[in-house]
Amino acid sequence: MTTLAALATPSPRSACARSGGPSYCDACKVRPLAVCAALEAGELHELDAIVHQGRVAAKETFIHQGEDATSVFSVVEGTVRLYKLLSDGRRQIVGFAMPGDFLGLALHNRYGFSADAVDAVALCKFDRAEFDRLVSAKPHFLRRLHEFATHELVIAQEQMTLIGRRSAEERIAAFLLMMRDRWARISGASVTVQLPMQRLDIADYLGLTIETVSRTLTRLARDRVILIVPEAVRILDEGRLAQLARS
Amino acid sequence: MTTLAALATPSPRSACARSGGPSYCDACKVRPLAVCAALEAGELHELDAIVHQGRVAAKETFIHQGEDATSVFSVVEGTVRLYKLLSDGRRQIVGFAMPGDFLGLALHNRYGFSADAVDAVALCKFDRAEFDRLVSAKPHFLRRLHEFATHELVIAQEQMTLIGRRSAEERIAAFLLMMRDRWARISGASVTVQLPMQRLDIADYLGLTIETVSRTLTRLARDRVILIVPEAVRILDEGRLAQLARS
DNA sequence: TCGCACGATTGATCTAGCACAAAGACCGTG
DNA sequence: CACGGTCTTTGTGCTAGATCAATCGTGCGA
Repeated sequence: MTTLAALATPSPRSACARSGGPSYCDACKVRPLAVCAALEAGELHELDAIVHQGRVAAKETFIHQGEDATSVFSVVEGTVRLYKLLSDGRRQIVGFAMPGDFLGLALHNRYGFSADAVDAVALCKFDRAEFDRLVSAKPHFLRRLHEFATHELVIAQEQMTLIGRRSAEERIAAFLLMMRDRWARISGASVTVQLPMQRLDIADYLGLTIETVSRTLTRLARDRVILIVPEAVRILDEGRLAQLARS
Repeated sequence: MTTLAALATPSPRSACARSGGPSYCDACKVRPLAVCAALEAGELHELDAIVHQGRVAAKETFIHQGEDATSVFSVVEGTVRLYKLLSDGRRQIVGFAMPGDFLGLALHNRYGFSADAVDAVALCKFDRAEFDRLVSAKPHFLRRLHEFATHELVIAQEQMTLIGRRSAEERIAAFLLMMRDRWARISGASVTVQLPMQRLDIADYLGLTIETVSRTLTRLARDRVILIVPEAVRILDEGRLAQLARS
């Protein structure tokens, strides 16, 4: 198992014994299709030639805002938080990256945010220059990335609306439904919403304080809209939740 | 001069008498390079084959959230506000588009926001299908659009941080400096920040109320940080403003 | 089994920004 | 140049959510 240190200095490809196909080594516990949910087999095969893999322990930071953007990542397992820090410590989480998501796609010289692992994370790491070369040579691949980027933009605009114009209760409701839908894409529909991140992360994502998040969840539980369980929330009254979240 | 009606039903290209080069007709008062500041002459020439032009009067809406995304636009003159409306009338402006900016790039079937003209606006309008065909055929062009989209994403993430974690005064200071920088790209540096949008637009962009925007500007003016003039603000103490806005 | 550390919850109070209301300021029009 | 509409400013409470401060689990290592 590779560590963050191994990520920073990518291990040679031979470290992962592979059969030559678009499969990843068992040692890394990486499922090939998870590199990017939107990619097709042929595209994966191309990526396969330039990928480095690794794992990041919970709470470790592997992208530092302002540093040279030398890598592009995709999440294979686990949850990553992307955030901006103000000089006085205030933090805004601008997104959670989950299996299939890309990080660091912006064509800038420096990372615009920091990123660290919420829980244990498995990553694919690509050298930026190699990645760019591949992308330039394969228009269909660039098109996928462009789709991914514009989709991220749509989500970012919804998030602005959520933070700028909605009450705490509405933000929490929308957050729970969003997390439910994201997990549904990965592991199938469920009334149980996995919440690997802690309350402080939810607060910093929604522009609230940890106390407000806690109180709001407690109130929703008291009203029998949700049931709070460790690391998760069970949705009891989806209609009511959707009504609170609706635009 | 074409109107919104003419935009909705694009006038035949012959309506604009052109010499065949990458120049636009005088009647439309459109400067070719303004189609997109990031594009080069060759790329403009390609766009030239599929462009339709028109003008939108102040306050007219030309993109309706949720409708079929049949067109891509670029702003040539004036300022456009992009916004999302909640069912109860709350509004979040997710961005202002100014000369050189593209609108409706997201590869979705429906527009994710509404857009209307803040002041008199000149637009280039492209049929989405034709635009997509051109983009697919010209990888360098797709790359430009991807750059534009990722840049928009970076801006959206900064905006999230602004709205989610900063005080009213910090938001206003950052907004003024941002507007100053955007105009600088178009018409050169100046201590006078043009503000074509009204207070309510600024409020809905920053997640504040009109009263808070007005009071905050008044306070900055009382403290001799800015000078309020019609349709604009003059920056008197840039250092102080930057200090308030800094991350 | 204890104790300690970390996260979550709950309580009490405070305040930045909101909501409502009433003047101003400005501008085009008859 | 008076009138009406629109936008902005200013004044006065009010409240959602922040802040400060205890608890209250829960897991884990000695």
